[in-house]
Amino acid sequence: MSDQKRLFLVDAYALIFRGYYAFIKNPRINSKGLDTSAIMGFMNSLLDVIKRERPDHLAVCFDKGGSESRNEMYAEYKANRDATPEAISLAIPYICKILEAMHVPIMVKEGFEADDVIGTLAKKAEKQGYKTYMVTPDKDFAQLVSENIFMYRPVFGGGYETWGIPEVKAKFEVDDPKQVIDFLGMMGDSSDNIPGLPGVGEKTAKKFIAAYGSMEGLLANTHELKGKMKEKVEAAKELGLLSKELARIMLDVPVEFHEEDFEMSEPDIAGVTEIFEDLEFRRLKDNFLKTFTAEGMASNGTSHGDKPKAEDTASNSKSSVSVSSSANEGKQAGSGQFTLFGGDGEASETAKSFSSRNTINETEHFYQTVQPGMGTKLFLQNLMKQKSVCFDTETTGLNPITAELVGIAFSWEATKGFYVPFPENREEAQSLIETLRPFFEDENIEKIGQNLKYDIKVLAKYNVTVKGKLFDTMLAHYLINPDMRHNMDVLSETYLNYTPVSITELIGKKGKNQKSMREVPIEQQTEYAVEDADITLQLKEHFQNELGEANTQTLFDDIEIPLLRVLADMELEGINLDEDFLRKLSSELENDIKKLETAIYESAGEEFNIASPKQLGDILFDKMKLVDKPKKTKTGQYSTAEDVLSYLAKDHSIIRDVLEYRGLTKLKSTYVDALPTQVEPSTNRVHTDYMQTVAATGRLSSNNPNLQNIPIRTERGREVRKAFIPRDKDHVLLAADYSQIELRIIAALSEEETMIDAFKNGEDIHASTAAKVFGIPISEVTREQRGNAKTVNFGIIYGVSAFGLSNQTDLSRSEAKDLIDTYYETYPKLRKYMSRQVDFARDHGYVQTVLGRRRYLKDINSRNGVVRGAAERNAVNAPIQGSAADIIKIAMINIHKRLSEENFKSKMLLQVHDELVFDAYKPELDKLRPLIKTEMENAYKLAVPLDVEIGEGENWLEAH
DNA sequence: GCGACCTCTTA
DNA sequence: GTAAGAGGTCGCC
Repeated sequence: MSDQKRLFLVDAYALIFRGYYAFIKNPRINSKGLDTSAIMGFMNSLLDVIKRERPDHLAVCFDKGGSESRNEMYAEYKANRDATPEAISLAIPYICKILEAMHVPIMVKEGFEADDVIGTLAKKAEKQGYKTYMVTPDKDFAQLVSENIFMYRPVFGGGYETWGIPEVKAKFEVDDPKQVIDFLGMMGDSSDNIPGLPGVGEKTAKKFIAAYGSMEGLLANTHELKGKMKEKVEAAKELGLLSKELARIMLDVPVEFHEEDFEMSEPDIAGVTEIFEDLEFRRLKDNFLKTFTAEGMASNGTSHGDKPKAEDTASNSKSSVSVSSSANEGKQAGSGQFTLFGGDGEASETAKSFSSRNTINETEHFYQTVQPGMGTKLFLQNLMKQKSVCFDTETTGLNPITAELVGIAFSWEATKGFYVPFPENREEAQSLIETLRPFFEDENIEKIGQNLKYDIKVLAKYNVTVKGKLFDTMLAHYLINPDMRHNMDVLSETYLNYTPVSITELIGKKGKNQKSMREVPIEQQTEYAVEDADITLQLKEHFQNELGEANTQTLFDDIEIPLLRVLADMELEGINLDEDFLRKLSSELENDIKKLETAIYESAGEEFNIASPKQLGDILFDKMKLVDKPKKTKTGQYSTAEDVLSYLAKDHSIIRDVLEYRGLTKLKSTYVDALPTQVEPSTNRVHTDYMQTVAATGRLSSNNPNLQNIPIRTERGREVRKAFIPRDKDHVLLAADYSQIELRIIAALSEEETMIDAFKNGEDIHASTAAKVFGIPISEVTREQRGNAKTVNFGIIYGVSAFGLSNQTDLSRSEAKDLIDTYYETYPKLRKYMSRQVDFARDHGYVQTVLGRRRYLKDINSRNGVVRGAAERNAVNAPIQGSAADIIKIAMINIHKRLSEENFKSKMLLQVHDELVFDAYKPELDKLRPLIKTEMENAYKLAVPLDVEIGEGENWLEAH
């Protein structure tokens, strides 16, 4: 062990960005609406470094004002960086406050980048006999690595790696870390906007370094290069030298290294705690306290070695086989390393974790594999005594219709649980499930699970009905926090600070070599499956109380949970598809597409990929120059979007052909050819999967395949609907649509009598609107007037702007504005309602539907007008769209109940937001029609009557 | 092979 | 202007 002094220099912005983007899909928003992702990400990293390394000298380095010298060299330097996200700029003051309270030295030098400050300090410290660790993910720092200067680099997925000279040599294929400057200069860096040599990427740069050693070496020998590369490099010599200088980290920043300035001292525990509490960082606060408690500090005795630990991997589970899979009491991280936490025995740091979460390896647990025969009988006796049990099925795949049971995990007490493995033989499996049937069909035992719809469908295929009260943690969380994601891993990490065993550890990444759960050893199945059931059980405890707080208990009990069973039935039912019809349609489309292709190539004078917006844009606007100033997308390509092209269609036949080509290829690939591949062979039907927890407003979504976006608007697209047909000749397809449900809702909620009366009188609402807005009798309303009124009516629901309206109609911007103004004068209460929603959102941070389903709008008070505007439109739209979703959900539950209780043969098949589709048994039609109409129209009582239109036919198109 | 981007389909 | 899912291309690993 060496006594050499160690200095850690932290690259603040790089870690802040990294932390922010780590949470980008699931940003941390606290109750005040502050996005704390960047703060949390950075603090996690910093605490992690402190805990791992216990540095005695440390500083956090920030940029200020950018690099004056680099900007002088190259005006474009870092020019194409996106503006710093608001969450990051807001985070900086908090981070500085925390660092001050922690008594962590902060280094800033106006006019210099953190890179240069770190580089200069590292070199100066080296002279004073320090080993320096540059804490940063940024590979540019590799150029500074020496015998005493290292990179300490966080790796994705957790842990750190240390780059010394050998690592840098290997990574960059250089002889000396200094050559990294040449390497970066050659290949360039788009995020720093270092141009680099044209046409030179990583591969070529490595080749050049190997051959010439440096940028100068290369430029002096360009005569040895060949072809295009020679031309390009020779033409860019100056750019090359400039790029190299831009890539070079400066070592002459006017800063001094006085070691006493960098000493770690005792943090102001109370001060830091207060800030963390203010930010609502409960776990981070605990983590911080544990890191700086006397025990934590005292037990730090090691690791002043040459190199910090890097890439520690937690040892694999080593559970004992047979009955008891494991009671794993060892605290892996402590053994042989330094112990970080006090001896309370609860949490101990896992060496693998980047964010200090617990895993199965250091958590005491009792997961048992249930043995066949007697073991199962004893287990069942125990099981039947419980009031509430969490279960989780393990299967051979994700499709519940074809999936076979591999095992079922059960848990009714935290950290404990059982796993019943299933035999591969179907008959034996069926006989085992018969043994368990009394449990699943017991009305008095509550069943808990994560995404129970899946388990219910799997068991249904074994002819087992899951009865009794249900608690689905995924649905619970959807109501509690609709904007987050709801998969179990996320929930576990967020609420239990626990990272579950990843399924890919067991069966591999999806694709080529993915195994089936069946091939995983039983001991591992047990650990994985029971852990899931255990976690789900613990999550339930957590969410149970929160449901009450959010006033969403009723939505949960009366809507989402009952709906889960309805959806399971609809999905299992599937819908019949006329594959022959689609095959014919496909070949017709194929012919027409070929013809258009030929015509387009002819007009363009060359063949190209019409489906590539990039190629198409170049042909239309660069080659053919159809427009003087083509519109561009945000990535700088020419936009070839529909609205842009249709504007040009009247003047150019090629545009008309392209638009038609697009329409037809889309139709063919997305629907006509794709749908037949989604027919399930075992049922000969198409089974969509409804997602109950993805839409922020409370709507369902549909996928694999998506049956909620089957074409209807265009004549050719509509044909696809003819492929959806009844079960057999004794059935017809029946479609029931809510008419104008969203407009009725806004009329009712705003109490706008004029509009309410129009609905009550059964008027054509768009014509009625036109009559009132234009001040004419309803009989004199023209098609165009009605069309414009219709557009405004819809626009209101989405939060209109004059700009949007004029884009959608033939109206100019000012005409559109006039129309909107008159509209609001006609319906004054509508406008009041809208501002009431926005005000409510500002005060409460959320809006809600008629049933109290909330949507949180964190940007409603943003200082950024664009962002705030979007939140305001959400505030208006979410209650309307969401209330419509609530209402049809009620109707679905009630219809499903009656169909089953009254023994109908007819089945509900699909939901398309305001429409339900049924396989209607012909002899039942006379009873079915009024049943559906009544249940839908009376699902929820509004001040406006709901109206449902019903149609029937030999296919989905005819049913409309 | 994966993800970002663009385009297009629905309510 | 709201809410979704999906397919193709293209660049990146």
